[in-house]
Amino acid sequence: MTADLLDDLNEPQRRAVVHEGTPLLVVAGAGSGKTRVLTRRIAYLLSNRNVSPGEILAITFTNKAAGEMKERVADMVGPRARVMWVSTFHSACVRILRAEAQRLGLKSNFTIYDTQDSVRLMTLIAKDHNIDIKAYSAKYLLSSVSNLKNELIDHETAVSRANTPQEEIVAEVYGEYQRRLMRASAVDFDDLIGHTVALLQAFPDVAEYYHRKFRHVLVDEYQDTNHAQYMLVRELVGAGKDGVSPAELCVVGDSDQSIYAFRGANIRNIVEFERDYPNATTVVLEQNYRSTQNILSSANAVIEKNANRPKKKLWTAEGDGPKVTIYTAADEHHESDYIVRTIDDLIDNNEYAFKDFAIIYRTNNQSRSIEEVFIRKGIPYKVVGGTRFYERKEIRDALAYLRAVANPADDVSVRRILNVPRRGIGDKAEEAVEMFARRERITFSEALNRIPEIHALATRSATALTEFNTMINHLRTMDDSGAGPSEILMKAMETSGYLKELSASRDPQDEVRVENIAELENVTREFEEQFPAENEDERPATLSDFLERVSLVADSDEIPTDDAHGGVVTLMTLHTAKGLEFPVVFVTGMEDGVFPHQRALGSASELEEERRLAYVGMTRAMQRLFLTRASARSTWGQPNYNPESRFLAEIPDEFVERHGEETKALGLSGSNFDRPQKRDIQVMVLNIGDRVLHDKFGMGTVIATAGHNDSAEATIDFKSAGQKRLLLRYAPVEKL
DNA sequence: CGTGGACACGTTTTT
DNA sequence: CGTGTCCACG
Repeated sequence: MTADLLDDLNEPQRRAVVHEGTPLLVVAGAGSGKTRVLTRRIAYLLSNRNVSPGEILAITFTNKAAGEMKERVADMVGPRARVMWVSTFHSACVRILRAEAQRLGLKSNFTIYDTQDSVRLMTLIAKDHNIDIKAYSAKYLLSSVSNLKNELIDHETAVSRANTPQEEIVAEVYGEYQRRLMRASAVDFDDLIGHTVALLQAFPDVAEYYHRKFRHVLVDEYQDTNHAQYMLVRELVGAGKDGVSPAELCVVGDSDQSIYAFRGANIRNIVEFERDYPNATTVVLEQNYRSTQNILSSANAVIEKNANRPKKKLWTAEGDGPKVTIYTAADEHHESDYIVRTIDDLIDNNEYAFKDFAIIYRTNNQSRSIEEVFIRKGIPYKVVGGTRFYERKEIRDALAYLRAVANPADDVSVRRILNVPRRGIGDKAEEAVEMFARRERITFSEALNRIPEIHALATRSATALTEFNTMINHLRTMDDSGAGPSEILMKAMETSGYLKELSASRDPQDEVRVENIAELENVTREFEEQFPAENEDERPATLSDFLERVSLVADSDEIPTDDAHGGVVTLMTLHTAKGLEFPVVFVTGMEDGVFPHQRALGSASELEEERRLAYVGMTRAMQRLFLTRASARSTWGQPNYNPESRFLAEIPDEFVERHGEETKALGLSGSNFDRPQKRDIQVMVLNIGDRVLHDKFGMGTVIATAGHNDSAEATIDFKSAGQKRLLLRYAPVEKL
């Protein structure tokens, strides 16, 4: 057994698998066999170190990663892998919180709000508190609150620490937001982590229980943890103060692939691991089994430009391979044409099938021009990401019905569907119910049960509300008497008239919506079928069970798998591509302002994150890597002339081959544009780095330029007023 | 109460 | 350019 598990590992991998006794950090470069080490280590614990599956907690960020890990371990050690906790941060926390909810004043059937629910709630709060929504959008307020939660700062602390008017407003809505969540017996994604940390800190007996239970804690993608997740790991591992020795901790990650700082991920957690856990051991995996040396050397060259990163250099035993291709196209259409031509050529030579190709870009809107050409040329493709199944309006409406049924305290869901489809309940009626509920200190749903007492209601509104309430109550009765999610879903869609309204519509979009509802019904049925098998208690799947599953599963757009007809080309963002690999990869839009993104240009730390993103993108490629750019790219109808991405210049010539039509940085001469050159009035020419004086904003520095003549724009960083994008034709700026 | 047109805005997003 | 939101009107 031991031989089997260790046989095909290289030396550092083997060390990571067998390491014993002290905290372990595995620094795993791209393609270095990270998942293999993690799964082998778990298998090794089970078969060679006499650890029982129930003592293992393995944490990932995605359900997919968790599922794969569990499956791979089960392949090695058999079905007893089932009792292991291999789950996402969020599912692990839900499991703990459900068991201990009452200690935090929550009902154990609490609802989990997703981002959209939270935005809705925050919008309501902003309105109630007369907050200027123009200056403080619900999104801004929410992300501020989320940042605080990621740092484990509660609303009381936020209030006491608030120094600026902004911080005061955020602290105020934060408190109200938490009160409303609590009243609705709901938590948001951040709370799942934060509440669990609070639980473990406030209740030593609960902490001790988990310390005794989990003797091994493994964390994947450690570079993506935020402070709250970092603390959660610390609390779960324990410090031995309760007489239980700390669990053996193993974290795996790569600081060069940290690309979620904007969501609160803190690269510090992995960089400072040895400081956090003083007796820690570090194993570095640098041998890459995925890419050719030319691809790795190029990626290394780019990432090395980041300051203060732990040194690490990927290498491969597989040989140089072809050089990386850098292609410059005249515009984004030519860029797409080039991609299609190249794909065709490679397929004609029988080297590759469609499924071997991935097109990766910085922002979702870049897929459009590529899709257009793909459709025209008949290239089969799939866009991964974008609007996901569970984010579609109709799916969210349907789920709101189910949530309103399962958790009557869930005001946000009840109010979402109150007038969907239209049933004559307007803002005024809703407000009257809301006022009544607040006066009586009851939930919105409870208020609906007392409509006759609400005198502010017009008769017509009262009738509509009563009818709505009767329908919802009927659905709740079904739920109480054990009807399954699929049955309740279909009943809700029928009695509410939701399906009817969609079916009656001539809008082709609504036809798709009907199909999506049908697909959701499929999901409920599949869930009902698999549920008893997965759980030891024989209880059939309830609506709440279903909703919990759904709330923690974001995606349904899967990465296309192998397919009889050569599959399809995959299109996705750089972020989505992390963790994947393809024989041939195109990274498109290699232009300053596109990638690195415009908004990162002014900040050193954001530029470093962009560079890590470039590293992630390039290291997805196994055999061929193409970096493409367009001299001109139309954004919102206006052509932009972005300079070549700075990342391209960072790759030494020896690893690359350049092709395409080079266009002069300024002016259109020498390019093969069809469009006649316009003769425009000369406006001021600004270059990056120029200092300017603006009538209103004062002194500033040019950090980016775009367009020419009439349409010339400059992004200028003004010290006090922040960054502004100005049309130079009008802007009252003066070059210094 | 419902709707059309003006208007503002526009990264990345594992849960 | 495309989408989502807000207000004035029917």
